[in-house]
Amino acid sequence: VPELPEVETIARGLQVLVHKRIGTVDVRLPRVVQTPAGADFSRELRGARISAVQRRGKYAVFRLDSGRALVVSLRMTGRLVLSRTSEPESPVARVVFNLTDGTRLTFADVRTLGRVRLVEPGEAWDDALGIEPLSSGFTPQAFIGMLAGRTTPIKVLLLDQRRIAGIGNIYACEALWEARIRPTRAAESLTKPAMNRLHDAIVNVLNRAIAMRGTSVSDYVDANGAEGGFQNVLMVYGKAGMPCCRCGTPIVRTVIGRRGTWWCRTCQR
DNA sequence: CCGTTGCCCTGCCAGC
DNA sequence: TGCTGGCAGGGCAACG
Repeated sequence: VPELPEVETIARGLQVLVHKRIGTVDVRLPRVVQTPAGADFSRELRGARISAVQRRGKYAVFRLDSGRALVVSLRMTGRLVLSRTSEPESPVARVVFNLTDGTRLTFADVRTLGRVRLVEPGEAWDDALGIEPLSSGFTPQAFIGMLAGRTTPIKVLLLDQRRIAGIGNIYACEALWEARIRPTRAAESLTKPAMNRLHDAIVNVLNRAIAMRGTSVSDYVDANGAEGGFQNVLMVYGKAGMPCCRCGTPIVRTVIGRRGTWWCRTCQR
C-alpha cells in the first residue's frame, strides 16, 4: 500500500525523468483518467517536458514546463514503474507514457482504483490536503493544536488526509505502537506527554521507512520494480497473534473507523 | 465543520 | 475439488 514513504521512494526513483519529454500517451483504461476526459488527456500531454517529480501526501506529482502538473493517486495497488518502450507491457498497464528518448513510464494497477489527472497552472488541486508531516511546520505544537476538541479516535485522526497528508493504515498502526498509545483513545483525551510522543513517533517511523525504501506487504514496488525493506521491521501491522516486541502480549486485530487495526492491549494505553 | 457510512475494485485465502 | 464470503483500504460522495 503506497503511503508517504512509498510514494517518496517512487518519486526519488523517477528523478531520471526530469528534463525528458513526453511523446505518446496510451490510455489503456479510460476510467482511470479523471481529467481531462477522453483523448484530450493524451493530446495535451504530448510534447510536454517534465521539469520536476515531487510528492504531496500520497500523490506523485509531475511538474511540466507549461506550468501544468500530472498528478497520480496510486491508492491500493497502483505502481509507477520505469522501463524501455521496447520491453513488453504490463498486463495491468492503465496509462503508458512513452518518453521521446525511449524511456517508458507505466502506471499499472491491478485493482484499477488509482487515478491520474492533469491540473492547470495554479489550480489548487491539493487545497484539502493537510500538513506534510516531514515539513518544518509539523511541530509538536501544530500537532497538539489539531487534537484539541476532537473526540474522534486518535487513529482515525491520523488517517484524515485533511489534517496530516500521507499517513496510511500501516504507519498509523506503527506510530501508535511506538508511542504506546491505544488507537481507540479520543484524540483530545491524550495527555500532553502522549501527544509529544506521538508527534515524534510519526516523524521517526516515516523517516525510518523512507530510509528502508518503504513497506512491501502486498503490491508495492519502487520505480525500478524493487521491493522495500520496512516489512521486515514492522512491530504490529499484520501481526495478529504474534508476541508484542516490547512486552510479549499477543498483538490483537480490531476494527477502528472501518480499518483493520493491529495493536498491543498491554503496552498501548 | 464534524463524524459516519456506502461504494469502488480484484486477488487471495479460510472455511465448508 | 470447487465454491463462497470476507478482507485488503484510500478517496470521494452523501447524509445528518
